[in-house]
Amino acid sequence: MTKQHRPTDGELEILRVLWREGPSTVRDVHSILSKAKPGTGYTTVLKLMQIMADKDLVSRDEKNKAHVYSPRIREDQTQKQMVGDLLDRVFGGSAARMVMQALATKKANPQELAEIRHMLDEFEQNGGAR
Amino acid sequence: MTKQHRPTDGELEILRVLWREGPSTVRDVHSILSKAKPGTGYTTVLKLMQIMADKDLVSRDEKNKAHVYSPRIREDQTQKQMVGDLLDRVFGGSAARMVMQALATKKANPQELAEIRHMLDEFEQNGGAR
DNA sequence: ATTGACCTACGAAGCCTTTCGTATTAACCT
DNA sequence: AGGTTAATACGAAAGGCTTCGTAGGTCAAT
Repeated sequence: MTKQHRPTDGELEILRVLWREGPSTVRDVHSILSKAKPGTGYTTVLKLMQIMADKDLVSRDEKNKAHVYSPRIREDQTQKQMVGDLLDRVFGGSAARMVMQALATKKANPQELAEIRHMLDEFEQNGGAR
Repeated sequence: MTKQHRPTDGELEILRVLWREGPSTVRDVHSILSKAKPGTGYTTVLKLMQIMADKDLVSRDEKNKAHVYSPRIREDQTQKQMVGDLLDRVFGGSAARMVMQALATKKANPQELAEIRHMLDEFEQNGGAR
């Protein structure tokens, strides 16, 4: 298994649609993306998705005229990968520092803070274990 | 003020050296980087740093023959920017989810967990306030 | 059958990043 | 001064990402 590259910005936008919407055609993806970013060209999205198929980021079903694309990598796995990457590249591996900046940026609401606290509890319970 | 782009991978490596070591010459930076990544070419680093000066990512003092480069953006500010960026691009803005993946990736040690918990306390004290 | 709508395939351009070779300039030493 | 060392400047190539125009195929309805 070859070590996966980070998906590019464009690829990530498409993956996010596929993760949220499930298997989709190029037209599906394009119409969603062009809502957020008007002016997005159809063939641009098409080409990108073709390339992603080449890279095995997505699979496609060619049974119908309009091919149906599905993500081949999982969202949580990708998130983990990208977070780990950022952790190394800009925080020298310090998760604490990263969390701090994340909270400073987003000023998470109390509910989110509670969620995080809850996660910490779980991590401390079984977590230290390797 | 024009909205800053994300620094590239190469630029980030250099910035990290400058943040840690303070104002440095190309030779300084090169000798440190080539320790971690043998085979790194001297002129490669030079060129990169020249480009960074063009982009105002760094400033340089040309008084001496070997120019001395200093970072022009701050580490914490860059960290905040990049974390916010990742938050939007891959976590749809959910800090809680991002923190979770960060902890899952790194299995932070108990000491770090305690630090994070402490930060949460502070955030809840003054932080929730809009 | 012809048209029109919609789809994929393909190639190419433009831009950015990284890398490196070569040329030039400056400093130092004897 | 001449030669060596070490620095910068510059150009260019290679590769990746994004964008888009154009060509060609398929299907259905007229």
